[in-house]
Amino acid sequence: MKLTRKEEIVIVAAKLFKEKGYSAVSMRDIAQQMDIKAASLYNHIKGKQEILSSLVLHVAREFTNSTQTITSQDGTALQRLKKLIEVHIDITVHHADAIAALNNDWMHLDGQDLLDFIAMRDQYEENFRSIIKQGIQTQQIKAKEPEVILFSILSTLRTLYLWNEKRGKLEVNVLKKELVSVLISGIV
Amino acid sequence: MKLTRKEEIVIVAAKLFKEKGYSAVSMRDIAQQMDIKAASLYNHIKGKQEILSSLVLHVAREFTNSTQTITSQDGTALQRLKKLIEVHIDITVHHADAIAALNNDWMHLDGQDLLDFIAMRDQYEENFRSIIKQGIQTQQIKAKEPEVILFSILSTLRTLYLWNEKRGKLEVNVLKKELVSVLISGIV
DNA sequence: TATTGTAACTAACAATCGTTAGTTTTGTAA
DNA sequence: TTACAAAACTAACGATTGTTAGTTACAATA
Repeated sequence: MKLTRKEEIVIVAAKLFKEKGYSAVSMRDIAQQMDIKAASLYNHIKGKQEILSSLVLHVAREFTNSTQTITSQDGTALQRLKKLIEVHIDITVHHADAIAALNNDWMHLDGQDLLDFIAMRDQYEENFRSIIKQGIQTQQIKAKEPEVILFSILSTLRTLYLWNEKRGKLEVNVLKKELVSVLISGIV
Repeated sequence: MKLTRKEEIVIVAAKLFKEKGYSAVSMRDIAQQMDIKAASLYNHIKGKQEILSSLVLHVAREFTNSTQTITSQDGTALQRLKKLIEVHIDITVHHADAIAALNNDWMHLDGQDLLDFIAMRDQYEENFRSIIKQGIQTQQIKAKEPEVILFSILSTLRTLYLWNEKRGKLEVNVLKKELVSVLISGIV
């Protein structure tokens, strides 16, 4: 599948955003990386904001839809939690740069884009939370503070994009297996 | 203890950096938050870079020193790991805003400051890694991929500053106990 | 060959950036 | 009251920011 020029721009920008953050990357930086002039970018996009929102909202939608699907399916809490972790790894592997922007630059969205993002993120977290609470209720999960469990797992999954680069030869399926084990069963 | 004017500036800046990132915060933003004009800041600091490096290097030094101390002390791997987690929580509670800058804006350090930071971070991670490897060798810790364990624990600790705000009434000692349990023993 | 759409270009805009110079106000100690 | 240092001010600088207007190069299509 051939990429549109706009998609190329978004991909290039994502890589730069990941390295320096949205605010520190200028339109001229992005243009230079594509071997064109900054003004030429505007033949394909409305502005810098559109690059960010394309990037962030797209991957946010993927996360929210995935967790929504898993939450609505049958299964024990642990089965669902395992799926949640695996889906996170899949999305991370395929959209590492976009996830950097989602984590670090979402606050630079504006207007409706920002509201949409926050709504999706809240729903996504709520889905995650409900699965953990279900697990505690059915005693599949230890009766710890649910927020601590939620936070601990989410932190690891959200920062995965940083480590996935250095992962080197660690196969995706191995990573899934190891991470599921560490996050659920601990390390002792 | 009374704060110097410079310290006040750094504290105010840290809060702003946490919300929007270093690059998106202008000297005029910082000045406005202190009810003075931007030019007045320069009576107390050399420039924007100095604010960032004061902020980041100071807390980086705390982390590196703490892990260095723990690494050089006696104890089993698990005892040390527990201390590592507790120290992290203590530093986070006292320097939440600085940790945000350390996590997200360290790449905007320049020259020797950047080199110093990277050296400290590498040493800090190496200390962490050696404790985990020790644990695997003595079979206190499961023989999982060490990098996965390291990454999973570090992610959680590094992102703690984001959650600590919402922590609400969760007492520091309760947080320590729960987090040690979740990170080491898992959730099942 | 003529036409059209895509995608590049040059030039420039107003706004904002970090920073400097020089000056004035303010509080404290002699 | 005078002297001095700390900390504020105004005004402005050159550079960079996102963006717009108008124009040109080039390929595919009619």
